[in-house]
Amino acid sequence: MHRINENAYVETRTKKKVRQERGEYMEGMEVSNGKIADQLHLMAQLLEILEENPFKIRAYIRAAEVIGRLATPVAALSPKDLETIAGIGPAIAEKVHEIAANGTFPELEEARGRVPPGLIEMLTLEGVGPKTARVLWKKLHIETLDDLEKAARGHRIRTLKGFGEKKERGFLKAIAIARQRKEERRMTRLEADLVIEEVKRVMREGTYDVAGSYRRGKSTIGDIDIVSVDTPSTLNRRLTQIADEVLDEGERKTSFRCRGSRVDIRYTTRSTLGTMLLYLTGSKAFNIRLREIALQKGWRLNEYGIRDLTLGTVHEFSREAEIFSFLGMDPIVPELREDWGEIDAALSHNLPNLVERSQIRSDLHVHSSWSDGNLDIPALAKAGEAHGYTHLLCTDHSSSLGIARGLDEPALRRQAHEIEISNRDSSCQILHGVEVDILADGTTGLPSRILKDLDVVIGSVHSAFSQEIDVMTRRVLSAIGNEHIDIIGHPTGRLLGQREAYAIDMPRVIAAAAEAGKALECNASPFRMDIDDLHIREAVTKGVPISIGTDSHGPGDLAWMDYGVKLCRRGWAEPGNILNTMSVDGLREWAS
DNA sequence: GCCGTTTTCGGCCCGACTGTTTTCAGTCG
Repeated sequence: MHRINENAYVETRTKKKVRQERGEYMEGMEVSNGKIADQLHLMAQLLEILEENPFKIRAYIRAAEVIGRLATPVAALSPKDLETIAGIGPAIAEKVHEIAANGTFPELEEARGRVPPGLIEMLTLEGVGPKTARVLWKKLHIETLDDLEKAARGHRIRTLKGFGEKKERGFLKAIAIARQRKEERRMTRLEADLVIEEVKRVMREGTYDVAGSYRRGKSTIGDIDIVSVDTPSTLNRRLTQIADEVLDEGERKTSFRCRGSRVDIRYTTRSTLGTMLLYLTGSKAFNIRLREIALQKGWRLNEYGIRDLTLGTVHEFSREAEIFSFLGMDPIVPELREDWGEIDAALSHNLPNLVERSQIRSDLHVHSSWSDGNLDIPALAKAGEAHGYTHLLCTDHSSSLGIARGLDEPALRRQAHEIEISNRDSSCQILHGVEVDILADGTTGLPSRILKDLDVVIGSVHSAFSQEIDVMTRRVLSAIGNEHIDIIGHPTGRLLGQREAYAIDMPRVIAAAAEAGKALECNASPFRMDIDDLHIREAVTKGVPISIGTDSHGPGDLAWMDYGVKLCRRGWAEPGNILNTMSVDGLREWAS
């Protein structure tokens, strides 16, 4: 497992900070998009239990999703501006405005008052939806997981119409699972790769495609979706060898747990592979939009083809590209399929020309054995050559970060000498950089007289993560204003599944970077994936260059470049937006 | 509750699997 070296910064957490992390509302604090999305989502759940109009519920869910992936904080927007966002109408705009001011809105509080709080937790149980939760509540007065457990053990569930022994056992099992896992954790891409490797062992080459969020290049993966053209009877038998547990099994679909994660296999034939792959790749919102477009033309799109509803004829598609063409749009690559504007762009033939892996000429954040990496400079150059790079940016830590064996001035001078020697006979040039700490007060961990002689400088936050949002933002802004810093490294500081991003105003950071002509890093380490797609898109829109770096500490880590490129493609980045597409000289000139 | 190059009213994606049923509701993706 890759080691993450972070400064063990001892901090006293104020109550305010803890509440902020929990996402609780506080007077005078700008409510985050995530918090607003959570409230809208909660409203949707309550309305489900209350048996409200399903389309109203969908409207709340859609609004929550849309707001969740906006970079700009919606709390600052007026209801009128909010209404310009697709999926948000006058009613929800008003509610968002209320959440921004009060942390909630009257309809939400009213709905909350009518539903026992424990019912929301019951909805998280596998196999328990709003209808089930409501019946249990109304008929048996079950309001919590404990109530449900007692009722199931006492065989009281089976007295209900439509419920039997299997449901009772199912509830008990779901409760056990829910109690065991602390929280539903998404996989890193590295973990997803391990699960996929395991599944591939029993699959035949050329008979499957990995779909889902993995194929879309997302920074974290919920479950693994695979399309297979093998026969269910033979493959299902082989899959049981690697399954921890089979969840359900059929002729068209099999779900199981492998290495603790859910894997869904869908079976299809080669002649309908295109529609199945399209369906299983998603996203859900993308599929819905595409099916609506088909419907407007009088066609029904599903995973088996497109049916003409008037003629009754069915068109089959072996390849995805044919479906897009049939619908009158340009082909949309998986990374863009989020209903994030790409469908309209495809219809009007305005899709971006996304950056491609083959255009990447360098890795712009690697560590060597001079600090906490495994490879020395010549080995690094060799590894760069193997990846087809013309150059690598070696950025070891500055000495202020004691834990990572940071470099001081004499060490940097010796390192420069070693790099010079290596560059004499290597096709992969090592650029001499540093990952300098942005200290708590916004100054750098190394003095200007050292930084000015380096090729490219990354400035990163490695300490005092719990600063207030305004302090942290100004801290990073002063680094952007530092003439010797070229790139802000892993700008939000998150460690996936371990540590939340620190409080930072990314739109302000992006605007400042645009103004100063500095780059933001897309850190491609699967443990970071920082900045994420929504901020890349915002940066691209504002003309801020993106620098992809694997933050590599060992030879295998350089392969993480793929993750970074996919993430940038999700952010609609074209080659001109990415520093890694530049030549050595071009990059030197940009940084000077 | 949202939305409109057929609509400002009347639509709103579509199918697989399970458990409970004798034809389907609920959940899930």
